[in-house]
Amino acid sequence: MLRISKMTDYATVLLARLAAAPERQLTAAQLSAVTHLAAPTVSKVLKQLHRRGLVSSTLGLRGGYRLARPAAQITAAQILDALEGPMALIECASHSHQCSIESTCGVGRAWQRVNLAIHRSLQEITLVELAGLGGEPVRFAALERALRGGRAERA
Amino acid sequence: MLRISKMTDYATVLLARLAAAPERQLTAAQLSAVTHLAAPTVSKVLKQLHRRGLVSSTLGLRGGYRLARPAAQITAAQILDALEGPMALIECASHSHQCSIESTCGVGRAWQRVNLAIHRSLQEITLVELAGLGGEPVRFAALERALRGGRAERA
DNA sequence: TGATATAGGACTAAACTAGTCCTATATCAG
DNA sequence: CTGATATAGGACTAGTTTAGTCCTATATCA
Repeated sequence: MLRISKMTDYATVLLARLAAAPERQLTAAQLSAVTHLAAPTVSKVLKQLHRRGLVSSTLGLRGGYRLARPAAQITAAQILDALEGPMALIECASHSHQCSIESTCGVGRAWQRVNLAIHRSLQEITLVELAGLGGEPVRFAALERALRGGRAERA
Repeated sequence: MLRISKMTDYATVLLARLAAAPERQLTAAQLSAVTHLAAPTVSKVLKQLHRRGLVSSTLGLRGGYRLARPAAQITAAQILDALEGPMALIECASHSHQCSIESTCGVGRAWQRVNLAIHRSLQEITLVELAGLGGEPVRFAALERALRGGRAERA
């Protein structure tokens, strides 16, 4: 179904909340209350986001989470990678070990190109757009540029 | 991981084989032998492809499968949809019933746009390109046009 | 010292995927 | 008419993945 996991979806929601109040530090409990997501789940996602460097945290009393950098510098691709590991449409694309029918199929390479194109476009979409903070709902132009400017593929 | 299932991958391989010999009718057993995929699995995938109208079949002795239409008229999006149902990055995007935090998250709409953009680009990639029959390995231009020309989103 | 908060990891239940197998039906050769 | 070949459809199982919870350790501050 070419889908992202719920955890990644939750991550986006939580990051959007943090992006909406960059000056504040929010606890997992506060984020849980605001988003109506279960507290343990919120904690789990935030811990993962911290591990991958998308949020910074403060321990102890008056602790909490905030974005590790401005929302404009956090991309959809980074969020996906943080929660689900490097993106790969098919297995051949993730491991470089050859698949059993590689010589006959020749399809893997094509899917890899598609994969690369999608990944590039996701790199151009920032948390600002995902959170709806950018004025326009989503700058579709970002998607266009990512692919129109993808010159590396032509080499 | 934003991945497609193995079944979809197999489907592409099988369709590529059929596309390489459009005049012939191949049996599931023949396709299994050529692709080195397990026979029951090949049958399963072909049946699904038949159900979704991507291949036509002949029953009985001297039966077999062939493409239901020219490879140029079969798109990556159609293959994905046939094997995995309508593409949806997140649940909100597939069902229109509101999610519990819709009012607060606002993220769903953004992901839907991304989803739509990807789907559009996949509609522009045909089996000809996936099968490597088009001269150039993959016409990356198709991906570009799909997004550059996606005017419906701006309305 | 105790309350609050994150860090890390173990654990379970549910859902999904991949793969196999069985039965029914259609076609054609002899 | 009969038997061999092939697809059609669906049931079934094993394995993996995902979602979600819980427990323990550690850091911070009143």
